Amino acid sequence: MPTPARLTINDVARAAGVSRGTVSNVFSHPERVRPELRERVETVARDIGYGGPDPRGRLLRRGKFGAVGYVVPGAYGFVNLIESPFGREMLLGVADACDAAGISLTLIDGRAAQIEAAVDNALVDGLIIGTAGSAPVIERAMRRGMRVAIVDVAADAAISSVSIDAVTGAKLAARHLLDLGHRRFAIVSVRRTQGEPIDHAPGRRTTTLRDGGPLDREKLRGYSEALTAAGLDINAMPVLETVPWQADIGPALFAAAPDATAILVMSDRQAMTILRDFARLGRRVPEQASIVGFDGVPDGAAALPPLTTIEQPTREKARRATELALSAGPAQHSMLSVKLLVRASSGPAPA
Amino acid sequence: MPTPARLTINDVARAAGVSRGTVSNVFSHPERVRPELRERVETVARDIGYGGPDPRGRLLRRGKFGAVGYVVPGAYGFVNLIESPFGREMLLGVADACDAAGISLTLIDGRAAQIEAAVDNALVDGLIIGTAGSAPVIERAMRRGMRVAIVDVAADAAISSVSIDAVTGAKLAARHLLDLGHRRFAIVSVRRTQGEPIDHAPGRRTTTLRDGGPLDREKLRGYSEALTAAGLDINAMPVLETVPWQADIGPALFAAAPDATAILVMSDRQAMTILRDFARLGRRVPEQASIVGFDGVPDGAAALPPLTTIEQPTREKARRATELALSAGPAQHSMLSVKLLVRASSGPAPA
DNA sequence: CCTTATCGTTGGAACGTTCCAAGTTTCATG
DNA sequence: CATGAAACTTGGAACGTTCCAACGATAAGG
Repeated sequence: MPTPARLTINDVARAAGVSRGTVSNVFSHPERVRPELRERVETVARDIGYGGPDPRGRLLRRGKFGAVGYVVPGAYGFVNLIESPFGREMLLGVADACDAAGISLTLIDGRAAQIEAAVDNALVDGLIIGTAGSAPVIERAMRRGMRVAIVDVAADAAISSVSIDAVTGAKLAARHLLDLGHRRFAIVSVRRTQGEPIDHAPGRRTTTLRDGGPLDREKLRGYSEALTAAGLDINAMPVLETVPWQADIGPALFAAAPDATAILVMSDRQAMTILRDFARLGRRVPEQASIVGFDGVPDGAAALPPLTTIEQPTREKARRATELALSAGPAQHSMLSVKLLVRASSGPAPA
Repeated sequence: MPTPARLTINDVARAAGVSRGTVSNVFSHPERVRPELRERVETVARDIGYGGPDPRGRLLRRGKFGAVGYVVPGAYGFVNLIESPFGREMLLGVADACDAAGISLTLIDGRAAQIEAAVDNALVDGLIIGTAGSAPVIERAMRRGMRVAIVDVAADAAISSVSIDAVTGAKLAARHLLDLGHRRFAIVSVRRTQGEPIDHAPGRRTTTLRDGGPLDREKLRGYSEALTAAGLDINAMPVLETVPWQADIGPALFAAAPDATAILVMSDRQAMTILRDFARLGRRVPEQASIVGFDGVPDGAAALPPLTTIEQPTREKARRATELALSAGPAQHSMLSVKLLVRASSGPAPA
């Protein structure tokens, strides 16, 4: 038989000989209905094939969607979100928080051409914005009356945000290597302009950071302050700019800074790429060069050698962002602290 | 100033001195409104701070959500979804299809205790079900009038499905190794009962497949048929049962089948774990043992050595499932074909 | 100037639900 | 058996939009 024109709460009410309101209560506030009647209504509903209240009607009346959107904007978008272990941790944290709150999670693809329309039509109460660069998205969301929570970007005071203390983290990393006796540093940074190659020029010295990741500036500042305090000048150090998905950082780095014994980076991802590259190049870590990562992704523990890194509470950050994107009330800002996690990729400076 | 009680299309209509219907048209069918009037209404809307039609009202009237849900049910759930490269490919494929169709994507966590409530309240037109084992979910979804598309599971004829020709794939893999002269096989299968350890017993011979992955039975059948056709008996071969996230397959496999030169598995993931384990054990691939994977995940190309595998069109499968979950009309079933991808993990049988 | 066709605009009627004030029943109590 | 309180049920009124039949204006053709 053909689909029998969608059943509504009214059909059930008629069939069971009760009022619309009662049927609604049976499904949405069972405790308000006498058990005996409730059971009768439930039976009738099952018999005629009614599967419970349609979210459409409920939505309009109740006002709440019971969902948050997770926007991954910017040039890297979706692939990066789940390709990078960091992105994965974020998503998992968000999913956890959603599950705990009993709401659903809508992914909004930042690559999408129709990103603005997507935000306009998104069936969500709040938006979690994963990385920088989406002013129009934020504006539209606010206009719609959504809560917005931004991750890792210092935003408008009116918009909730969660971030980490990247400056302190970077200092921790640099000091750790300084304490181990290192004096010859190299720094790997991220250049976010798509398609540009690594700068291989060996003699290049630069601190110019173009289109960096949201916290790259803070990290660089932390490195700079710690190194300066130790009497070193970051401006005299080799700084290698890469794109985030770049594979051959290691060779380029070695070419640019063959004598560096201490390597500071912007992410675990970079650090692990370098670890792999160095292994291939026969450059031993930590005997010849020490590396400290940044993020504390799970894979770091399984790297060869296991990665010393600055661990940030990624899941906690995601959870917190989700809560903010869900909560009413004034905007809140939190900054989570990070800690040094010493593993095997860092060791004493070679004599 | 406090939030000024949500603005509606009515407020705009009043402020602009036109009817509700006209304002609706301005936003949803601009071509129906005289340009001059349209512009006036748009200006007024902007001035009073109206940000476009609320999806709630639209939804009720229009009926369509413009969204699909991607359910990841079963024991492994969300973590597995994005942790495994295969799961990632699926998600990416679904996301692509959604983007192309201009709809949004809701993730439904199969781990969730309230999975049924989640399905009941999901604001989606259709559901993509990623793996087996969710009869109640399917039933609820159908009841709600959602389209359902199942991936990799032969389901009810009334429910659309997308699958791959796993039997042929498995035969291809086995024949490839047979053609290379191999005669001593070992098979790694998946046991899906959570928490159970690998069976280390060296002499164990079994083909019992408990709670296998959706296509594991087909793969095993394909292996069996190809091997039988070559005069070998799969029942006499060592079959190692593992759990999907098991790390130490390699040692267990070597213990169970030290003389096997050809290894057949259920997934690339397993194959790559074995590759890593064998490297650690000093067992050379393909000189001492050949391995053929199954799935064709991108990471396989970067493995050491690059993995010979049965490549399935994962993204295409995801895309197709998404389309089915979106399309009206009778249920459809497709089976996509796979192909052998020869790389470096397979070679001639040792003399 | 009237007719007719065309293009724009209007306002009533849904869409399926939940809320809520008011009405009805039930039940313990005096 | 009357009373009052508590428990339960009812039906009208939203919620914000889009649809659609009908109406009004405008322009072209006679």
